[in-house]
Order: sequence, then C-alpha cells, then structure tokens
Amino acid sequence: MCAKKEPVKGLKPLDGAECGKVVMRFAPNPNGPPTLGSTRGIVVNSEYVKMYEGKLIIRFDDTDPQTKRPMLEAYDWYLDDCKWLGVVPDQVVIASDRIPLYYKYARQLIEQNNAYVCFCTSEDFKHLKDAKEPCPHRNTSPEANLIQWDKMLSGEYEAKDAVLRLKTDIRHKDPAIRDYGIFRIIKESHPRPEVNDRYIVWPLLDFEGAIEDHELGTTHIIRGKDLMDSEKRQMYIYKYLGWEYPKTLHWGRVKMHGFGKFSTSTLRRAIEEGEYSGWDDPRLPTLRAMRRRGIQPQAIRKFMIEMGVGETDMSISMDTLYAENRKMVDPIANRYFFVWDPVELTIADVEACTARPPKHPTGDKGHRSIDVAGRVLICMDDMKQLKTGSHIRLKDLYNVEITSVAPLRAKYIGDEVTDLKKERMKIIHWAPVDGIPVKVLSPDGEFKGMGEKMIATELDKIVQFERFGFCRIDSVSSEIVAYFTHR
RNA sequence: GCUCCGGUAGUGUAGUCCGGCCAAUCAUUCCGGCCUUUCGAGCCGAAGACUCGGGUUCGAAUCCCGACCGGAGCACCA
Repeated sequence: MCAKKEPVKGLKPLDGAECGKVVMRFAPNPNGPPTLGSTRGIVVNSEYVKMYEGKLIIRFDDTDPQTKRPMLEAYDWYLDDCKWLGVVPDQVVIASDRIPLYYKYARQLIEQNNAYVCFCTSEDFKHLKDAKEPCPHRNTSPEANLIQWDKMLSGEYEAKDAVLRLKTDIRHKDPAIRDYGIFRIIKESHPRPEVNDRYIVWPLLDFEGAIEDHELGTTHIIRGKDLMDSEKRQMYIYKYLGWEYPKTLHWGRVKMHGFGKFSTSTLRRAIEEGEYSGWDDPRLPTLRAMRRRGIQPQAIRKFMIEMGVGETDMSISMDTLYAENRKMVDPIANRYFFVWDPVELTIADVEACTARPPKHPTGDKGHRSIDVAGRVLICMDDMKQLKTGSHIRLKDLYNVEITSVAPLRAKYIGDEVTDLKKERMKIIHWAPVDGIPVKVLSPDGEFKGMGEKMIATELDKIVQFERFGFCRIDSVSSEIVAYFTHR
C-alpha cells in the first residue's frame, strides 16, 4: 500500500523512510490533558506511520516529579483521546518505569569517562560555562565518579548538591551544548504508585529521550523547534554509545486565534480556583473540550494534516477547523428551534395546530412535531425589529401581523409561503411556550432559553439550532444542556 | 551576551533542496450575485502574497550576502 501511495495532502514524504520499517513516537508529559497543540503530534505521527505501515509508540516522558509533575489521570486521558482520534498505538512506554535502563547507560558513560558528577552550584557552573571554562569536577577520574554516582543513587547527597553531566565540548560555540546535565536529584515522590519514592535520581529530558529513541528503534522524530538543540546535545550520547541518530523534523510554535496563552500549569490553577468548570470547559483548547462541543475527530485530523510540518511559527484561526467540521456535521445534524432571551407572542384568530418542520432541509430525515395554541416564544432580538403592522413568517408555521408591541400581540394572516415571497416577509424561528428549557454553554458564555421538546431525543448528537448554530446535546433532563460547536 | 531557526494573500498551505513550465497552488476568510420557509448548507464570481536591499545569472519566491522582523535555546522543565 505505501509503495505507490500518494503522499497525504499536506504531509511530505519522510526522508529515508522505508515501507514497513518506520518507527515513530509521540512523547508527551502527562501533566495535563491533550490540547490542540499536542494533537498535532498525535495526528501527524500516526498519519506518517499509517502512510509507511510503520509502528507508533506513545511514550510518557514523566521523569520530573517536581516542576512538571505528572497528573495520574492524564495518562489515561492521552490514551483515551488518541482512541477518539482513531489512533491506536502499537506500544505504550512509561519512562518512569524504565529508570534502571537509564542508570545502566549512565554508568557506562561514566566508565567511559564521558560523564562526571558535578558539585558546582548552577550559578557557578553557568559562569564557568559561559566563559568556556571547565569546572573543577570535570577531571575527576571515572573510578571516583563511579563512587560519587553511587552516593547520588543511595541518597547521600541532597537535591541540588550534585548532578551528573555529560562531557561534550566545553568550548563549543553554542553555549547550549556545553556539558549539559543529564541526571539530577529529586527527593520528592512520583505520583504513580508503582514508582512512588523508589528513585531519587532522575534523568533529564535530553538523556531520557536519547536513550529511549534508540532503545525503541525510533527511525524518525518530529519535535518542536524549541527542541532543535536536542539533536546537537543528544548526538554526543549517540556518538559515545556508537548509535545512529534518527532522522529529525521540526515544527514551529502554534497559537490558536481566539484562545489566549495557556500553559498547563496556569490552566490547572485556574481550574482549581473554579474559573473554569474543568478540563473540558468549552472555553478551553483541550481535546476534551473539543470533543464535548461536538468537533468531529476527522475534522481535527484533516485540519492538523493540512497544516503540515513547517518550521514557521503560525497562529491559526479556529474558523478553519470549524469550517472543516461544519462540512462533516451539516449533512447529519437535525434542525431544531431554540429561542434565546425569549419573549412571548400572543396570536389571535388562530386555532391550535401542530407544526411539522423537517428535521433536515435536504436529507429525508422525517419531521418534528410541535403543538401550538396561539402563543409562541420568539427571540428578544427579533422582537426589537418589530413594529405594529409588521408581517412576519413564523418558520414552518404560519404568517402573522403584529398588532401591538407593548404587550406583544399578533394576529394570524395565513399559511401561504408564497405570500412571504411577494411581501419579502422576514422569517423567524420560534419555540412553544411549553417546550423544554435549554442552556447552551459556549466559548463566549451561556445562552438560556426555550427549545422544542424533541431536542430531548438527540442526547449526545450534534444538532443545529436554526439561526443560532451547531451544538452537541450534552445532557437531557428537565432541562437540556448543550455545548456550542460553532455557527 | 552567545547560539540556532524561520519570514509566500487576513489566516494556513503548495512551490524553495535539484533556478526557467510560478504574471505563483489549494483551503479558509472577506466582498458581490444566485438559490433556499435558518443569519446554515449549496452554486457562481471577485479580491488578496513571494519582508526589504544588494549580488550571481540570459533568467531568482527559489542560490549568495546584508538588513529588518518574528520565534527558540543557553534549567538540577518537558
């Protein structure tokens, strides 16, 4: 399949990729739920793997129990959201399960005189490093380093007393490369019960990632541009260990228009403080929120794939995603009336009847039925346009003439749709006075009003509230709660 | 301060490696019009870009240099 397969629109062929031999990984820190940003990594990696019939690994880089402390629930959230996106990883790896592996290679590097235990404070080391000067510990013998390393492992040193550094090139022109740290001491327990306080020496990202990418047989890495230096740093490890470095690809920063800057930690605090209802609050750019709002996984996939893998930073508009989603949802979403900020309109000279609007304007999806007896609700915004004498069409019901606005009253003036064309009558939607209360939660706030009763049959479905927009029906009881998708 | 990366229409994207077929692709957005018992969908049409300045060349969005702008790294974060 992949031999002659056209590259998916937006994704260029991978350099040096052989069908059936591609191994890629998606490596999140589970310190929060997947966001639209992380989704790009999930989708693009999985798409490439599909294209080349390769293998996809999800690796949780959870080696910081302190600063970017993992959230226990987030591991499952990632897996769950992947599944929703149609991504099934071939393998799941948790870094905190594999600490002994990292220790093994650390020991080897110390023995080879490629790593040393450093007792400098971070400030002292920074000064030396900036001056391209080696620190006093750089020349310690491998034997002595081994002893000190064992002391680190056994807890004889406190956090910040010692770190293990890789010997790179202390005179390297790029200061980011010079003798960077690969292990540090953290005397805080890990949130995973299987790990807990088992380790006090934790690897840093570039080391953990370097070892894992080799161990897992990764052939192609896609990572953010912010991690561009990782390759230069990790290359030293690969050289010392005699390994071959995977092919790399980088992408730029993504900002979403309409969403402010969100870091996982500030979000977490805002949620704890009750500013948001949770990780799936419709105002948030998390995948869980998108899902709850009725964004289709295929729309997200398409959107992400069409962005491609460029190194330019971008700031993209949700409109593009919404447009993609609308195309998928418009043909299947049943139509209903929902009146926000309702006001009552009394209609004289009319008998009780049942309106039977179609569920969908094109597809043959049957009809709704709404009983009306001389009183309906209309939107405040529509009411404001009305004057005594205005003729309006109540959509799929009949035509009325406004007889009074102070108490809002009208009289029935006919059923004929043709009249409306002659008169260019405005068509507005309405709701029965004895409908069901509806609350819509949207990124722009809450809308409350009345809807027709049959909305209650659409639990968990995407519907379109006419002249309002698409919504996902989130819960149904004495009141309907809907999440706004988009217009 | 040192180092690295990027800069095509409002927003993304194709093309840049291997200069000509690019008076520059596609999508979205915006603006007109048609259609429609939704301000949705659909249809038709239009607008809109190679950051700037030099250089190489018969020819540059594509190569080189410089400037400007933007992003990132120099963490005992990922």
